[in-house]
Order: sequence, then C-alpha cells, then structure tokens
Amino acid sequence: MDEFNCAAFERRAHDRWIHAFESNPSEKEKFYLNVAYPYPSGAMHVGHGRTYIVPDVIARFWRMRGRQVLYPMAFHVTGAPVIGISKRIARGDEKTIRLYRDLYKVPPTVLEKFTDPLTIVRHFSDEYQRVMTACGLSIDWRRRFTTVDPTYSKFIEWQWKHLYEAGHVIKGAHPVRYCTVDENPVGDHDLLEGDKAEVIRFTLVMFRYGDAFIPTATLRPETIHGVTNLWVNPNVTYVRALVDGKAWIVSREAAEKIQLQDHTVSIEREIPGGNLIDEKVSHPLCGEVPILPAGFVDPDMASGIVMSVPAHAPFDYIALRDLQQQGKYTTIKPVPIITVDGYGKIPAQEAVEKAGIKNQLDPRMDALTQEIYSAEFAKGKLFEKFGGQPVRVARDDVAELMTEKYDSVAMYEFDSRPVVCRCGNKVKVKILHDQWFLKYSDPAWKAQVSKHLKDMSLVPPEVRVEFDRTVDWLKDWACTRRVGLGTRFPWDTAQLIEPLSDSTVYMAYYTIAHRIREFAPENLTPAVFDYIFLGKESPSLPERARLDEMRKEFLYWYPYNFRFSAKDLISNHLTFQIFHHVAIFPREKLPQGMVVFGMGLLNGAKMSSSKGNVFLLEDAVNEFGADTVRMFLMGSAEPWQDFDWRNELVISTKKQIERFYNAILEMKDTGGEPGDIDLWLMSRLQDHIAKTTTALDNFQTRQALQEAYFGIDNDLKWYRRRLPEGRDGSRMLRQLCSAWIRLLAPFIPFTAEKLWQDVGGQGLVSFADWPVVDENLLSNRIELAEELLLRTVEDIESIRKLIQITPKSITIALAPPWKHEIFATIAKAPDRNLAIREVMKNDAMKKRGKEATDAAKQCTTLIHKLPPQVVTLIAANGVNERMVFESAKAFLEKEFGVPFHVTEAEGSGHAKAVTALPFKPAIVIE
RNA sequence: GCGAGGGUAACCAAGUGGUCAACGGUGAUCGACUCAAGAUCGAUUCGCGCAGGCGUUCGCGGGUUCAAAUCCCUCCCCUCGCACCA
Repeated sequence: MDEFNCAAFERRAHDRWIHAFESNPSEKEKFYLNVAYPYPSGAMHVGHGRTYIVPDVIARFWRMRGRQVLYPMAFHVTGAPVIGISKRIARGDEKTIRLYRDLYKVPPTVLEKFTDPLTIVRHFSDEYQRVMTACGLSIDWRRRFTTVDPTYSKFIEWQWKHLYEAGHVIKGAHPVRYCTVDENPVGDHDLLEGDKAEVIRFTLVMFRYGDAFIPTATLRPETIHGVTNLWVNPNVTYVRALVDGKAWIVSREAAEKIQLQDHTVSIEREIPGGNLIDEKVSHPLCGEVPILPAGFVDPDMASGIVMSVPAHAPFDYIALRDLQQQGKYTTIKPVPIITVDGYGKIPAQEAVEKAGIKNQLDPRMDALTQEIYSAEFAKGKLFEKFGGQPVRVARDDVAELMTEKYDSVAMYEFDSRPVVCRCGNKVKVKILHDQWFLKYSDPAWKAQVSKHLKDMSLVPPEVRVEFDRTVDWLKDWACTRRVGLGTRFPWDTAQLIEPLSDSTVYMAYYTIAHRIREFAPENLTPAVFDYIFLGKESPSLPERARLDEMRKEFLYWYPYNFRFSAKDLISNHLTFQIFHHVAIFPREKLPQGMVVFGMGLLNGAKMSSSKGNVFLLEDAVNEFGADTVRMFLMGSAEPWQDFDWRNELVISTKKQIERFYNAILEMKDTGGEPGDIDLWLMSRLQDHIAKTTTALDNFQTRQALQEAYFGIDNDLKWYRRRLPEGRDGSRMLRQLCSAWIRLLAPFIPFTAEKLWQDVGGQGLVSFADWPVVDENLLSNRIELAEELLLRTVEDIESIRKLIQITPKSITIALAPPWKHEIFATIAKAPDRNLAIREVMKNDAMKKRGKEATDAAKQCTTLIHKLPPQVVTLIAANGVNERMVFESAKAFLEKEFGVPFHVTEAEGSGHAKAVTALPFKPAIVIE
C-alpha cells in the first residue's frame, strides 16, 4: 500500500494539471467566477490563501458538475504603496528591510533591486502565481496581466472615455489633507496620528477692526446675533497679513493655512495678542463688541480668534463668568437668541450650572458643548426678531448672507487634532485644483446601481443592506493622483487614474486578456474595444477576424456569475464596480452575483503583515501540505465568517486527510454481497451527496465538508461496528469510495487525484462527474430501522453504566399496539397540546383510563424529542420493531456480551416493561 | 459618533420557538492495540443519580409563550466600514 505522502501527490497532480484549467468557450454552459486581484507588494499569508481557495473550491465544484468554468487571475500594481516601499528600501529603512528580508524571505540579490517599485510588484506577482499554483488553484494563467501593461492601459482609456461621455467624470476643487513638506496629499496610511480627523468647513465671520478684518471661524454663523465679544489669546503672537489684497488679523498658523486654501497671503507684521485685548471690533449683524482675553483660544485652530456667544456656547459662557468673578467686564451679559425646548432662557448658563462646572478646565466641557450644539441644531429656533427660523435652516441662510454681503469666506480645518504626517510634519488642509471626480453623488447613476443591485445575488444575504447603504452614502470620488503607478488620465496626462478607479471592469478584460496581447497597444483604439465589448461597428477595424474571436469570447463568458472579495471592499471597490458596469455595459452584461468574505485571524489575533502576525501561505503549504491548508481553511468557518488559523487544528486536519486516504485504500477492493447495513450506508450516502451539493450551491464550504467528510466518516464508524463478525464490507463500498473521493475532490484535489487513479477512475478527478443522488438507493425504512437500533443501543449503554450489577441478559420489551395508536393520533394531530383529548375520545382508550392518559403524555414528550421526519415515519407505521431487534440480535449479543431477548411488553411480567413506547422499547437488564 | 455584523460549554463552532444538555471538530482524561508512540480504535468531558432520568446552562437584566439559545425590550462587550487607501 502507498504511504500517505502529500508532497508526492502534489508533484504528480501538478504534472497532470499543466494547462488543464485553461478554459475556452465551448458547447457547455459557462460558469465564470473571479476574485479581487491582489496588490502584490509582499508575500502571501494564509489569509490570502483563503481568499483564493474559496473560489477555487467553487470553480472545481462547478467544473465537476459539467460547467465550462473560468477562474482567471491578474495583478493590481496601480497605486502609491510600492513607491513608498521602494523609497524606504533605498534609504535603508531598517523596519522595511527587515520585513522584506526576514518575514517575506526576499533573497538579498533581489532585495537590492527593490529600489525600483516595478521590480517589487513583478517579483511578488511571480511569487503569487507560484504559491497559488502550489495551493492547487485551478486558474487559467494564460489570462494573467498587470494593470500597468500598455494594452491594459488602452482598455482603461476606453473605459474612461465611456465614463466621461456619460457625464460621470467632472472636474473641481477639493479640500484634502496635505503635507507641506512632502508636497503631497496625505492618505490614512501616511498618517502618524489623527487618522480619525475629518475636514470640516467653517465660516469665517469677518469682524471689522479699523482698516482690517478679524476673521473668526464658526460652525454656527446664525449665532452672530448673540455675539458679545471676541476671544484672543494674550500669550499668542498674531499677524497682520494681506489676504487677497485685504488686511486680516489672524494667528501665524492660520496665515499659513489660509494660503493653502486659495488665498494669496503676505504677512505685514506681528501683533502680540495682548495688544488686541480691550480693542473694539464690529460686524453689521451684531454691532460693536470688545476683544477679551482667553487662554483656551488655540492659535492652531482655524483663524486663532474666536467669537463669543455666551448664551449658547458653554465655553464662552464660562470663560466670561471666570473673568467676571475677578470683577472684570461685569457689564457684559449673555445675549440669548435661540429658544430650545427643554432649556431655559440661556441654555449655556443653565447647562453649566446644572452640571456644576467650576471653570473652563473642566473635562466635561466638550460633552456639554456637544449637547447644547445638538439640542439647538435639532430643536432650536431663532427668536422672532431674527426671523424665527429653525436653527438648521438659519445656519445656512446666515452663512450665505455673510458670504454674499459681509465678506465671509470658508475655511477648512480638522475636527480633531493633532494630525501628523509620517514625515513628522503637521498636516494641513489644502484646496486641490484640477482635481477630477467620479460623480458617484449623481442620483440618476445611484438609481441605476440600486436597481441592478436588486437583481444581483449577494452572499451572504446580510450584506445587502450594507451595499444599499453604500450606494446611498457615496459622494464624489477623487479619481486622479499625482504619484504612483498607473494609467495616465486622458484629460490631464500629468495625473494618473486612481487605483480603485482602474479596477472596476477588468473582469471583462479577462475574457480577452490572452488574445489581446497579440495586438500592438497603439492599435487598440476605443473603437476596437467598442467592437469587442459592445458590438459597435466602425470603419477600418484592424484584424477583424481576431477581434471576432475576442468578441465571441466576451459574449460567451460575460457577465460573470460571481465575484469574490473580502467584506472591507463593500464600501468602495465592490460598489464602484457596479457603478462602472451599469455606466458602460448593456443590461444583460451586468454582474450577476457577489460573495463577500470574512477576515483572517492568527491564533485569535488579527493577521497583519506590518505587525508581523502572519503565517506565510507557502510555509503552511510546505509544512502541512496544500490539501491540509485547503481543507482547514474551507472547514474552519464559512467563507463570510472570520476564520482563525491555529496550528494544532491544522495538524489534526492533516490527520483527517490521512485517515480518509487510508480508509479508501482499505475499502476500494472489498468484495462480497451487501447486507442490510450496506443498504443503510448507501442510503445515508445519498443524503450526504444531496446535502454537500446544496451546501456548495450556497458557497457553504464548511457545511459541505461537515457532510462530505465527517458525515460519511461517522457513518462508516457505525457501519464497521455493525458488520457481522469476519466481514469487512461488501462490493458496495467501491461505490462509496468513488463518490467519496469526488465529493472531497474540490477541497483536497491532490489526494483526490491520487486516489482516483488508485480506484481506477477515468481521467482527472478534477473533471470527473460530480456524484448525484440515486433515488433507488434512498430508503427511509432502512434508515429508520437503524435509527431505532442506534437509539436503543445508546440507551442500553447509558443504563449499563449507571447500574452496578453485571448483566446476565438483556430483554427488549416492545410497546403494545394501542400505544402505537396513541402515538400516531398525537403525531398526526394539528395541535399536539389538544391531542390528548382526541385520544381519549376513543372508547377503548377510555376503558384504559389513567394508563392511557399517562401513555399519551409520554408519547407527547417523546414526539417533541424526536426529529419531525422520524415522527412522521413512525406514525405512518414505517418500522417493524420486532424485526429490527430480531435481525440485530447477533450484533447486540456481540456488543453487550450477554443473551438478548425480544418480547412484548404486555404480559411480559417485567416491572420495567410498562415504560415501553413506540420507538422507545423498554429495556430490561438482569 | 454613525452604519453593518456578532457574543453558545476548556477552545473553535453548528443551531433562530418544541428534534437542545445543545451537531461537528480540537484539547483533556480513561481504556484497547503496541517494545513504544505525537499513530490507530473505543469511551468520557455542566452537576446529581445503582435504569434510559432530574436539575441548572447559550454576554447581563427584564418580558412574551404550555414551551426560548432561538421572539421582544434595556444595557455591556467584540469585529468590520466610515473615502482619496490597497
């Protein structure tokens, strides 16, 4: 017998699989599935493994079910991350080098070339393909491409031409996080601190101060009517600067920020904060107010000068109170302008006093401010003399008025700080011009997407709400970048198409990727793609015959059946790709379904390359074997659930495969005539086939393995126990071997190929027919009989364990017919709680009196405890209990080592016999 | 904060009104086989019980029901997403 040797199985299978999964249009019905392609900037870990193995299992399943399956793969190399990585390696950054050299095990000769970003992605693309192949992924590698291939760029240009012509691409200005040292917008991953900070649009209220403006930033312009003073920090140096030709007084920090926000700024001179104290400023909407000192004023927040509305802002109120408690500015009174239900005349005062806040340093101040702010926004109304509008309306109206008449402008600032770039510099808000957007905010576009989403099959169904919400929530998406790899943006070639925006319809490109390579990129005009994908004729198309081949291929494969991706892409990529599809492709070519994955954990902690908490996929394959890795990843959780990689569980998975392997080899040559227990085994097998098939239809890999592996394994345990002495099975086991190998082939294809050969299967098991249920082999009667026997054996065992005597014989006492009658009546009753009455209507039962009511109660309890299908079968008189036990007598005597008798409970004289019920005979151990 | 999903025995995990003391797997304990085993097979793994039973469990607390892990409400905790980033 061959030893279990997964490395050898893998080698042999790989030899036989070369080119086997290259897939071309055929007579068969197609099944096209694809995964979000990887960004190959590092080595694959076992989390990646799951992402690509799930679709592979599904691909293999459908291939065996006779579909023409396409599972392609490519590499997304667009974007900025590798640029940063190559720079860090070039400058000798220890952390980065350690990651690539030690964790990813990049050889020194390769690593030194990583100063070129393209080398990094090329290296890891090859690695990905190598490791994916090692995992047994049935990918058509002819279709591999990267997103910086010139032909792909031509495809992207075609895509964008359509988006542009449909009016989805617009140009505008946009506030972004910006680092003045790097001279670049700053993404989340470039931040040292402040990744939660949001950019907020403030209104600058322009107070007049002599010939200059003093701007104060506010989110609540409507409170201008209640301003009693401004706050300036006396310890801060302010500047007088010419902003767009007008004099402003702001903090030094603010002057720098304003410059980034579409203003020309030249600083004239410094003004110590102290000099401004007690000066007077004015605004048309509130008149003349003084400037007061306040330590809480932060020069790095907006303009660095704050307007004070003590009636409605707790900070202002308490700062004023603090001053007044020192006997200063006692003539200033809060000026209320807003009424809010639940608050008195001066909300800020009331809130501060109620909370018992002593001074402005109290930590509860922020929460209090938020509370007043929310209450006034939600329920507040301006006083009648200011128009009486709700606050939420007045806010925008006043802002508009100020902008139009009173010189106000917008200023962008973060809602929380600090925000610090990786380089250590403070991040500011810059208004970026010549910024291009995909107009995801467009309601008409959204509506198209929502409509199509309804027709899509989403797995698991719970993610649907999340998709709906994402469509609803999406705003315009900045779709061009200044740094990184990618396709040039056609309308501004200094910029690149943003990485999430060049990877939305490439699933269509897969269908032609292996053929389009033969074309020179410059010949790939939009007209060429229009013909291939949209069937649009145009004069002078090059190489028409080849284009027709591609058109045929596209028409065959598209639309894709399912796209697979991790759930974190719902809020961007997965939704974007629907937007792009509906914008470009006709209805019948729109995506049909998506399967969303959970995350991967390693020993209970989140897997993360940067934290070093990863297990490399290749190491796992080398250590445990590809089949083990596959079976573990598929069996430990359903695809959409998070899975946890634990070595001890992986080791036991390997043992399970080995047990399967040995079991097949032991059974495959068994001969002999089948007995009842063989029929039972075959009937159960049909059940497992049906359930495995359903599970895989629904992408439930774990459920499928439970059925296909553990279900059959457990049946075999019972089967072996039930075999008569000296028998090791029957010829039916060959049928089971064949089916079992095929059921597990999608999960453990290497071992399956080996065994398929051993049992004399034709060709590759990868292309063998998926087992189908043979109705003739299904037998409820036999399964029910075995169920009765099994339950009784379990009861005998538990009794035997409890009682201390050494049994001399075991007697099974069968329930009398009238109890069967009661059982059937109750089982068939529409309301089982009323069934007892039903039973007692019968005269014969009435005569039995208490005996009958007791039996009815016991039957009711028993019926509740049995599986419903079993109850139905028993009630339909599906089992001859005496025959079951008589024919299992030899087995029972072997099991328990004592003589075994079957008798009728009534008249048996045994005290225990009265407890006999249908499907639960009395057991008498003596 | 907002949106979505989730909390089940030592661990992972199935289960969405009675099939539930709760599938399956791991780990642990005992036994069998072996020179031996990290290999294989069998048993046990909430408590009590010399008869197949009883009691108490499914994040906390409360409610609906003849009956709740499962339905409803309050609260606590965890994970993911919240954008220019793959």
